[in-house]
Amino acid sequence: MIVTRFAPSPTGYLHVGGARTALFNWLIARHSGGKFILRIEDTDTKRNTPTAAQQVMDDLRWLGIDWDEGPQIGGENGPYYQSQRLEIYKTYIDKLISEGKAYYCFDTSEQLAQARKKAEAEKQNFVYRRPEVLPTESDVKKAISDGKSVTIRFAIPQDAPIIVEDIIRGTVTFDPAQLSDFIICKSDGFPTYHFAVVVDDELMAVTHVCRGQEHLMNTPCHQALQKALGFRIPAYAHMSVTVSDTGGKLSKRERPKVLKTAIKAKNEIDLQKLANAGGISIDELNQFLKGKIVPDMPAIDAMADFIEVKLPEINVVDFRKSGYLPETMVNFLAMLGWNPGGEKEIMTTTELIECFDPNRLTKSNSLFDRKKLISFNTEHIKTVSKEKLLIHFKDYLNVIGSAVSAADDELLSRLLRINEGARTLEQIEQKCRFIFFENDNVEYDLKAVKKVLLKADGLDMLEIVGQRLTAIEELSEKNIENMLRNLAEEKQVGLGKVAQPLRVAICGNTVSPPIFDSVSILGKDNTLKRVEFTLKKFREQTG
RNA sequence: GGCCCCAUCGUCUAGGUAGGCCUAGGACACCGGGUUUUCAACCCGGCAACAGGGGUUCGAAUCCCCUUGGGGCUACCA
Repeated sequence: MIVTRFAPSPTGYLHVGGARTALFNWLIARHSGGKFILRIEDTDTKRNTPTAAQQVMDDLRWLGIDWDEGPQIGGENGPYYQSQRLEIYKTYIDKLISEGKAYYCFDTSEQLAQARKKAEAEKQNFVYRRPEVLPTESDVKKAISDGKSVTIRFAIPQDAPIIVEDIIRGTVTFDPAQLSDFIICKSDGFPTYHFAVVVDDELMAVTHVCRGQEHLMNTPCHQALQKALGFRIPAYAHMSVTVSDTGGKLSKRERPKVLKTAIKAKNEIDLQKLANAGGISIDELNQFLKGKIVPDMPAIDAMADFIEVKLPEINVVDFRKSGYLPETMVNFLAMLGWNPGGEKEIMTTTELIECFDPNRLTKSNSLFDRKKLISFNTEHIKTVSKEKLLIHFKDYLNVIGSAVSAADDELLSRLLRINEGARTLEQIEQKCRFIFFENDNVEYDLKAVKKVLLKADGLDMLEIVGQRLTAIEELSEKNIENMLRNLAEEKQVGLGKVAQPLRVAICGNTVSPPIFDSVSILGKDNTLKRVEFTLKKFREQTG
């Protein structure tokens, strides 16, 4: 049976790159009817955040990536938090020590830094090699009592080249002389990633490891360890990296970077208010602007909202908040560095599972193209079932805290129907907000008002439209349409000339769902009140 | 610096493992036109690539070498 896993370290939100890794592993497992495991690699006590694991799992669930073993559901190979597996690692480390395959070290970080500097000066790669005489038990006891920090390193066998058979890259050969005796146990007693990953993949019977290309250089180290421990060597696939269309690696640092530039570009900005909005001190804000510190994501998001800047989406949750469908994300991420071979690229998750084949993974890096993502989203909004779309829309409204969430399912479904062709859920929400405005508190877009109402005879036309509307008994779409079309014909103008003033009057904007639906949804009372209010407000202004 | 990976339209890619079917296909973006009550959506058309240089071969996008360019790693992070 094929067993894959996704092993995030809980340091923050799930990043799209991480989601892609999870997805490929999940697809490999689901395609073959195998097993997909979720494991939390929390061996770095300094960088872990308490809520991150939960957030990562929420994001995976949103994407529809479920796991057969792992946190929240358990399994026969638990626990699934590495911090709860310390005794297991210790057993294997002791074994390596007793067999002379690993050894204690007492180097200080200063000593190591110096050695690296020396290597650099000699234009050499820094390689840590075991000393001639290995420390004894009593050396260790003495070091501990002296308060020295003690680490354990694995002695990389130097006898033969290490050959990695990679599904994507083919055969890659490494010279062990280039490989350091890496640390397997840190001075705080926690294993390093390199050690924990090898032990857990063996114990959890993982057969296929699909991970980022950045791990390719680690693989010979892992294989040497597997050999020393008598473990199997799983199949490896080192995927290409996803790079950003804003330049450089697609990284979580992008959002703060964009925000910083945006703040600096706005000269008239109240820094104190901005800091308040982000829930940070003015001091922290200044430090941030100087590039000294980076506030946490909620603060970054809040400040971006405050100055009305749209930050590039990086984390899965960012895309969720921008109105993308999980189906879109799964489809798009799958097509980054993989394709089914034909000309089809819009695919459902089920279709993806059916034809997924890791042998078709691409070797070269790919750029994350947001324009293409939007077009995928447009396609998926068009093709998902009405029921699913409604669920996604409700989730979206909920996640962003929209006033539109006050609508019932029937209205929501209607809003989705009349917004056919929308590119994102965000777009739909923005076009429908007007329904929930107070009649005397419509948010007018000044450009729209100027162009449609104040120019030509916009207000006069609106007045006539208002009168005709009053005269209609029942504001059905059909009645509204007939009235507007007749009026346009009567006045010898296009429909736009009569419809646009009405549109701006009821939603403050030139962009809304089709006007007949918009009016009928608003209802006669609200519509007439808004028309009246608009006439009054802008008649006064123009004198 | 060292080690490793990669290289087809602006972007994602098909084709490369069995060299001729490739005057290199699709999608997104872009440009032009159409449709239209706004924004979208939709329809039609167009632009656009085998990084460079050497080989091998009757024949190379496809195989080999070099150059150049990009990326990764080089932590008591994962």
